[in-house]
Amino acid sequence: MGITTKDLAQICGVSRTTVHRALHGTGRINPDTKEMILRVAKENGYRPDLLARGLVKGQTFYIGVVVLDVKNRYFAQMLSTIGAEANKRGYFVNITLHGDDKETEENQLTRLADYHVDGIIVSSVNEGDQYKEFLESLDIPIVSVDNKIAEGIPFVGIDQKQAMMDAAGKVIDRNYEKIVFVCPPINNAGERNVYVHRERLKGFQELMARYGSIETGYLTDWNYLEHLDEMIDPVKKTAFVCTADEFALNIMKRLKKSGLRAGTHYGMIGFDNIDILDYVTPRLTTISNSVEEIAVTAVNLLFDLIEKKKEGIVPEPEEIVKILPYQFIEGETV
Amino acid sequence: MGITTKDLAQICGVSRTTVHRALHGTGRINPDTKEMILRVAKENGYRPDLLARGLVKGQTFYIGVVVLDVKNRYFAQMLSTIGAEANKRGYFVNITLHGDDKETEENQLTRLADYHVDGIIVSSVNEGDQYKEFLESLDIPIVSVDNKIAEGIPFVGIDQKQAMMDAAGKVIDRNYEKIVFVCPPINNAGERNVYVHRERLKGFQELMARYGSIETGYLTDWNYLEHLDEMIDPVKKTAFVCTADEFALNIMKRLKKSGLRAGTHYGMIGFDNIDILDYVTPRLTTISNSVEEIAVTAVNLLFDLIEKKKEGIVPEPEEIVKILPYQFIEGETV
DNA sequence: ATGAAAGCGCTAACAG
DNA sequence: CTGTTAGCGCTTTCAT
Repeated sequence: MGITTKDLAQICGVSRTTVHRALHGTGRINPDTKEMILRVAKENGYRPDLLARGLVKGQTFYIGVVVLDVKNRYFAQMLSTIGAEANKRGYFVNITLHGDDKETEENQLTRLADYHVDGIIVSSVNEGDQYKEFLESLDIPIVSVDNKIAEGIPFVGIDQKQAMMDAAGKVIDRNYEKIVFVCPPINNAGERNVYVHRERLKGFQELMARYGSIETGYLTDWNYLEHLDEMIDPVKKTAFVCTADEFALNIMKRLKKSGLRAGTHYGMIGFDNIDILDYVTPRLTTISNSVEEIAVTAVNLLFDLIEKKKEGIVPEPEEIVKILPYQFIEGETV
Repeated sequence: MGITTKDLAQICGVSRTTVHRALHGTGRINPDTKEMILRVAKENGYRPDLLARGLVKGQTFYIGVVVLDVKNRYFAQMLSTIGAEANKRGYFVNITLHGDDKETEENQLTRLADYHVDGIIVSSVNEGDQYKEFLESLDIPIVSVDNKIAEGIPFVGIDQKQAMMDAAGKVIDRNYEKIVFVCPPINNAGERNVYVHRERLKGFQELMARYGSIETGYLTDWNYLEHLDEMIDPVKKTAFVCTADEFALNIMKRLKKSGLRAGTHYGMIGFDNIDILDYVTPRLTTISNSVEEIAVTAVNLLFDLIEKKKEGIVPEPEEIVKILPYQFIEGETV
């Protein structure tokens, strides 16, 4: 490959240590030799071997990020922010995808750790104490976002349950008489981490329990689009409450074919406030969990943990959990 | 950090070489000692240090990908495909973003190379012979996609010019009397690589030159939304031809406010077929450059180059350029 | 079937 | 101000 410090040393007739000092401007060194070495280095296009450096320093200035899939708008926004934030600190980001596969996620995390990234941010499909053990065995700062993995694992997210209670509350305020909760992912509980959906479901149930007069329905089949007709009450004013904007958009698209319009013929509320909503009419009413803020907070927490680890400090339990605010986004569909 | 082969050797009372053989199932080794070593390795949670391995093997089984921004739907799809394709071959992907900044891109590329990724796929904002020299100095297989950088740099993309000629041709077939070409990025020529837009512009101009009777207009200002009224002819049937779906969607959204609908009151054609189009009505007519195919081809080409480099073979000029087919996507807007 | 020794390229501790 | 030496953890001849 390229030229090494050893080569430079030979060319310049000095020791490798001197070359090192010149390259890093550290320690005492004769300005002339320094300049000479730097010149030679430049002429020969010297570039440090980062693997070698990482090996000896045990630090790579990389943070790893593992998420579901970059096609998901939400993660896309998150990654952008994480990247920018890390760059500010002179760090680079290694993004990898697990594609909703638990084992892949594990492999990606292991691999990142074995490449000595300095820390990892993960939106996990795994959960539970066994997975917690695995994460801890990696012996590297890890921050989880959105999907909580287990108590004790650093976490950044919003209060999903409360957010859903607020969302459904708005629907109730608008005098809907039947509310249909749409949440296919809940089917996959057990198979994968559905923390956010579980929490949202809890919030919905807890709220509805207080309103006996309102009829509730549940659409938790992945073929939910096939069952829309049965759900819409012919007389009762019906609204859908979805645990993801995507479901809401799909339903709106389907019902449009039957001439039904959200906000007019039925109510609709989503969750996440993904940014393609800007292109869709009517504007979907939804909840925003301000992904940028989550991303920034996650990065900050991660660097905090990296710092602490370097200094041998064990963080307090309350320091590793950050619950952020969310926002109700008023649209035209409820 | 964790336990090393040296530790394992000591625990098992053998040499590091034997440990290595056990771990890799290579060379002659007593089945019993092998089993014993593997057991001990497992018990102690041995994991190889990938930096060290990479350092000595000069190969990391990583490929690097550098793109504008993952928020861009197009790249998101590309990254997904690249990731899947690389994983199939036992490779992992290190995704980094340049955010439209030329220098950042250069830094990302340098850093990836210095970490000895085995190859890089880049959608570049840079171009020209000087940049070509830089890329070659990295001494690592690199494949560029969509935006051509310079002759001689491996490239995967479609025939942008021809595609635009086809697109505009369709509009002409539909008897529009005025055609407005929308392409703000062309403004940034010189500042950054606008290869695809430049080619599309060429295609448009070349085609329109054949039709003197049709009036043409150009909207190349980033404030293009402010100038829509001037562009739409009160009598002549007007159509917009955009070099990106995003521009088309923005225009449609704006004109909807004036009660004008694409496909009814004016024509509209986009470019790229980004997948959020599924959620927008009327369905935008556009050109698809089948990003998945581009991604797969790019990965294949990259691995081909990696292989060739390993064997010291210099690829033929015609082997490093792949021009793929595109598709006209019939919608409702033209 | 096993081991000794050298080396990947860089950094760091210790002399001088 | 400069050099010597050792070592990060792994792989790879070359011996035995």
